[in-house]
Amino acid sequence: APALHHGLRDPLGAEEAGAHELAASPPPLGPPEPSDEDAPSSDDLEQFAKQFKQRRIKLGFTQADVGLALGTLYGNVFSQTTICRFEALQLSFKNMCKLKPLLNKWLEETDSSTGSPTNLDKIAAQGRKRKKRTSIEVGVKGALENHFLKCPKPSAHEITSLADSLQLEKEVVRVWFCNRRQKEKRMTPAGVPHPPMEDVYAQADTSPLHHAL
DNA sequence: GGTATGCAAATAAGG
DNA sequence: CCCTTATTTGCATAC
Repeated sequence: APALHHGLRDPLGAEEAGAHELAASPPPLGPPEPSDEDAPSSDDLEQFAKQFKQRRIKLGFTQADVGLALGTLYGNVFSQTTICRFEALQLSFKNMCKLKPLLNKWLEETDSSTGSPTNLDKIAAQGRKRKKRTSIEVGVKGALENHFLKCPKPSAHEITSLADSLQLEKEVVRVWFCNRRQKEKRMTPAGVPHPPMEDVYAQADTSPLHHAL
């Protein structure tokens, strides 16, 4: 699965500002493409995004407006963030392809001058709506972190208990641990003897391995 | 006021 | 049901 975009979440590597991201990802010709013959190229997406933004502004809508409109139009609401990222081509190739039809539809639906006869297609609504993102308080976060240190992989029962004491849904706690474990792996790619203890030698170290016992 | 962005919830897909 | 991995998505808040 060739995701295209390059590194995105770069804490300190701000490439620049402009239009660029979006590596090459040739038309995924093939199997999983039943309904709809869409095989946008990176270039297509780039052009569409640019045009979309231009028209959106001309029509007098904000990114947030569009996100909300998509919700009433298909049932899938999107945040201002997502619309923003789409326009800036900051999403993965696959993600861009998925959102393009929706935004295109909105454009036609909103801009009557395009002469769009009728729009009776559904574009396969994704069904269930995404759960609202839970905001975990710092204090609660600290408590979770604390438990994680003692036990990174609590049993279902422990999770239930913990969720109960923290007044959180069990699912939220379970997912938190899953995500926390994932984060842990990212922070510790390979052999790192001691986590964040007394960082006696915490300096630049690009080598995953150093010093053999 | 919108818009960009870091961090991380929530989700998808294979076990 | 739970896990992992990879990814999508948005809250919060800085621009």
